[in-house]
Amino acid sequence: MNVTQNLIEMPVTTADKTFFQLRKAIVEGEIGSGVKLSETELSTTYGVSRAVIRESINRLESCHLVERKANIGARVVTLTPQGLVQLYQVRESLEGMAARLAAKNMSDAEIADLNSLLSSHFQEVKTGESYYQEAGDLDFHYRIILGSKNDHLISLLMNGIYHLVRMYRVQLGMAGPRVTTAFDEHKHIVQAISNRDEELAEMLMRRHILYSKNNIEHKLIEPQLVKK
Amino acid sequence: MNVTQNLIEMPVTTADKTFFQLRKAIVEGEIGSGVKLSETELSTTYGVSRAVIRESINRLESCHLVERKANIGARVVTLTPQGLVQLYQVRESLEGMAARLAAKNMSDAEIADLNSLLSSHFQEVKTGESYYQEAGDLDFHYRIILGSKNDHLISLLMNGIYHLVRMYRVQLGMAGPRVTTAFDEHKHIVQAISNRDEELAEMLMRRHILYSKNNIEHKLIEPQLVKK
DNA sequence: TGTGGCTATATTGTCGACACTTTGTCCCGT
DNA sequence: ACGGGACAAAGTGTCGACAATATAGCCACA
Repeated sequence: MNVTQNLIEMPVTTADKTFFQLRKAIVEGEIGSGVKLSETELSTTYGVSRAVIRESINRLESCHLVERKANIGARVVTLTPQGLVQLYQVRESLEGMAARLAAKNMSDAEIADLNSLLSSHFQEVKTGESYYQEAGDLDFHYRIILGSKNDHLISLLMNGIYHLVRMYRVQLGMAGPRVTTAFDEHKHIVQAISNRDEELAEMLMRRHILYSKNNIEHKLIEPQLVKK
Repeated sequence: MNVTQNLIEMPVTTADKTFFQLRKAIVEGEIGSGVKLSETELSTTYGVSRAVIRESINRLESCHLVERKANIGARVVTLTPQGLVQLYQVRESLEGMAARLAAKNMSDAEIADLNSLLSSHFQEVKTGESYYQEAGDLDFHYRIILGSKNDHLISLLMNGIYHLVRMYRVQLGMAGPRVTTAFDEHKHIVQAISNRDEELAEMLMRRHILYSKNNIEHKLIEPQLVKK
């Protein structure tokens, strides 16, 4: 019943496989933020040629997960408060538009699915299955993004910035007291989409993401204050 | 005095050079829309190895200028009415946010520059130097995007979708009676930014891009009706 | 002792060759 | 004549080696 099942990206070539492995390692912090990616080292580690590693690194750069300089090499992006703010500004803008388009373009059946997804989340929240909350949130956002039916939007969010979003979330730890309030926000967004209210759907999504940003931001900034 | 002078991308490696050449050829229609990009053929044409071509094609894929399938090859994207609409929806969303952030983050000096740019454009519009109008419009939008001070936004727009926008513009021919009205829209946006009115700046930019989309859309759709 | 330049080393960029996949063609069988 | 399967050709994916560039360490010299 998980929408992510529909978009499992099957690796067909070894470069694909290596890319997925590397992306996972970076997003989940196995390869730390700011670390240099040595092509020769990675090629021995993963048992593939340097060409494959280079291709993978190129794709990672497309996702904005690594930064590359000519003749110098690639480094994993560093997570900073400003980076987070900027990322969520982009997310607010794009997902707001996605919600607007979803209100216009989602089929009635898709909206019904979205509603049932919401109630299943409600059960989980009530019973406190916090393990699924992260995945549930992703699932919710994915459906709306796909519901926009806008390929550029989908590509930018799914292949692009969402991995970075996950990287911030994972590496800063994303449990928290926000789950129930976030659920309410989700509910209102779905209501707006069900009513085909594009304007409201966009506005509510933007606020939802804004709140979400503030939530992570505190985790990123407060620890720095504690350090002193 | 052109802001684009600040962001001339100097090719340092041959892959850079080839990438720029290919991108230019695609955007300007020298390599037609939908055409297959044969690695071996391009490598002989441009006198470089296939590895260089592959890297270039990968980067073109990041710009959404070509689409690649594993074991099959890469094709230049096809320009369609739906693609244009979707592209401009993304642009509306991102540049709207850019205008909002520019109203917040541009320095007074940058805003003053923007105003002087506007008056120089006014001279050109008055004297009818239509040759500079396209470049002038780009220059205007570039400054606001850069003024957002948001690296993700800047990268997505400048390295990403703006080349596609130019591709649509170039290949559909973009002179037209819209220049003077577009100038007025630019003026109002700059006023909003000067007043630090984030809300208004975003709204005006979104409408400006919406109108701009409609203008191109007619050129793309009407000829198809004529064909019948 | 500090600084400048040079060499040595390591890393990235580029190349040509080989392996695998796809696709078009031809032949065979029905 | 039509469909299916083997074969051949072309193209992409991968590899190892070489070339060009940056970095680190050393030595000479002021």
